[in-house]
Amino acid sequence: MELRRDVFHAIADPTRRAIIDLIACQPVNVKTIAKQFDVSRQAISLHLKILTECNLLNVEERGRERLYIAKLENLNEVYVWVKQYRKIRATRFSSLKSMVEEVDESQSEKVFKKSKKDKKHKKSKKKKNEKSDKRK
Amino acid sequence: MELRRDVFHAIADPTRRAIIDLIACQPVNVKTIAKQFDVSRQAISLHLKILTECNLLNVEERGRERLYIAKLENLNEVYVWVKQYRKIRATRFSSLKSMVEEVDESQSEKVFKKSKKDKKHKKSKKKKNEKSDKRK
DNA sequence: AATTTACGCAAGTATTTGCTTTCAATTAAA
DNA sequence: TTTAATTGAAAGCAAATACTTGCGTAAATT
Repeated sequence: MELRRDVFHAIADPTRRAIIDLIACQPVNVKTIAKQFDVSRQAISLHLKILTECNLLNVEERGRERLYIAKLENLNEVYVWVKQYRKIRATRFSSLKSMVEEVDESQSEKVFKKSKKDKKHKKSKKKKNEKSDKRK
Repeated sequence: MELRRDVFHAIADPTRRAIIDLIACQPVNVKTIAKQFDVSRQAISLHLKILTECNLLNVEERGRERLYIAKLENLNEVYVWVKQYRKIRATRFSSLKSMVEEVDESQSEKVFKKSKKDKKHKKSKKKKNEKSDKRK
């Protein structure tokens, strides 16, 4: 396993999504955020750190406070990934005509390329000693 | 911690996303999927199980094989959540006119309600013994 | 019938996660 | 200046995660 710290990971946690929901409208400081949840301020701080590392939040130091500001552009990665499958589903149940219409907008040709540049499932790390399935 | 097994969690793992990428176009059996990755067949099986539990895949038993079939309707939950912030961002930088136009389509009024029905941050579980922040 | 294939299940392991408590640092307020 | 408030950082912990190996079962192949 390796430390995953991408946007998909960031929004996987319901608390972090709730934090995003909270900050989305206006900047909030740590204490105000923590008050909304049942966990300790430190736990929230850690979530904020993760969200910041994933570039979903910006911090603005204001005296002894820290204002967290939503910066949700990076959610685009998620949007794009999910959206392509909306297209696929849509085309599956619609006419060929609409399929052709949508094809250029959806990045459906990327579907299989993706695996290559993804950090995980690193095809070369240990040269797959016997595929672990072949009876030796 | 509690077992999280929702769509957001399901797609948080890059291997699982790659599996979805793979199955999206046509049904595939376990072995064929496992061949694409560097991890063992059993590891893939576990991912498939998780994806199935999250209702993103269907299984079709075919003799000794198991065909996994994409059933990505549940990605809608993710789509909707992410999309609302696209709207918010969009409106932040656009004119009031376009904001008014988009408002009815985006479920922006749900932004703060969400926290209520979310499984995590259970405001009532142990009645927050002193908020853990108040110096005792 | 014997073997191979496709697969799930279970046990075991290392790492990560999400959390807590304790502490120290800085800023503001009395 | 003393005290309170806002915060991060560090240490520690239980549970979850992602993975492995080993085994059993049922279906196809020989």
